[in-house]
Amino acid sequence: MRSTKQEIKEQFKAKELKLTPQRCAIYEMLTARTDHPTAEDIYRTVKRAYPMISQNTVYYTLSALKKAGLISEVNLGHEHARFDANMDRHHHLVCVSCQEINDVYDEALNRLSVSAAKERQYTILGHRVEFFGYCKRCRDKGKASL
Amino acid sequence: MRSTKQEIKEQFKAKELKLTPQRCAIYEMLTARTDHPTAEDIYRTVKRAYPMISQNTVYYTLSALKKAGLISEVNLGHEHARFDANMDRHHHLVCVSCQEINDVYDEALNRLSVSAAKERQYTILGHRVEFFGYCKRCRDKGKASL
DNA sequence: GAATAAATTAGGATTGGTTCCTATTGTAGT
DNA sequence: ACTACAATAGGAACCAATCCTAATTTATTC
Repeated sequence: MRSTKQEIKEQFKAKELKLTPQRCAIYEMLTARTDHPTAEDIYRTVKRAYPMISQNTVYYTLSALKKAGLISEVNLGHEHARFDANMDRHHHLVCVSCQEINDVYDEALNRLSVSAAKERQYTILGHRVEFFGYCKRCRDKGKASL
Repeated sequence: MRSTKQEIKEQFKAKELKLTPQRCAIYEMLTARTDHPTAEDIYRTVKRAYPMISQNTVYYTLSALKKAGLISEVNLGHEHARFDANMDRHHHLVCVSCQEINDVYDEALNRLSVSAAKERQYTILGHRVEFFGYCKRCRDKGKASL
């Protein structure tokens, strides 16, 4: 669900982030996608609208947005870090073949806990669940090649 | 639980891995630790016994051991990949401050499933659960500095 | 226990994502 | 408009991981 310019302006204001065209473009693009792009993907996409933008700006902006809690960095064993503007509580389902990421919403998964013993050793802040397997496309492709 | 030289020899034989002193040292060291070292950690440690060993050998060996299913690569948002010779089913608990990794054994966590809808789209192979929080040491340190 | 074929190793070169540095530009508040 | 300060562009630097090659070493066969 893509954020509007006005929504972005308000969110940035609330987080005391200066509003620049580059930032706006990066965040707007991230809110419009659900595929968890890499920094490089983001750079290439935003470059179409802002040809002079530098990779540095992309990295700096992603870092600022992350610190502000507007986006999250996702690390699921992919080669490069991926970014997600969906801050609703969710988990992930990753294709081990094409690396596609699918979001998983499930209240039961949000309520997991570790053993009492571990709870005493750690102050638990949260948890993540990552399912992995073959997406429909890759599964079918596999069958075809047998 | 450190593997003995004899055990390693048998395991390598079973997996059709050639047994070399460097490999043996790398795998033996990994089985003796539970802290999920990085490739660099492994390199520095094994270098003490084999000063001429190259980083390349470490990476090549880790890759071979991983392919053979004797170790696993763990990616929990740390800066670098980490390696684990503990192939028993388990999950992880990570300190967000010092990055320490703690193993979690819990049958209930092994039985999670995604929704029926997702099951139709994906062929699920497995899942991982990662808890994060502050370990006892970092929690106490935090209190001290307040 | 040598000979052979194939895999492993060491070392150096290379890659490529990410970070660092700095002058310039742009933003928000006064 | 003016000011203080943060963001940007561009390039240089960094460094874990990969690639390349020749020399060794391993496991197997005779």
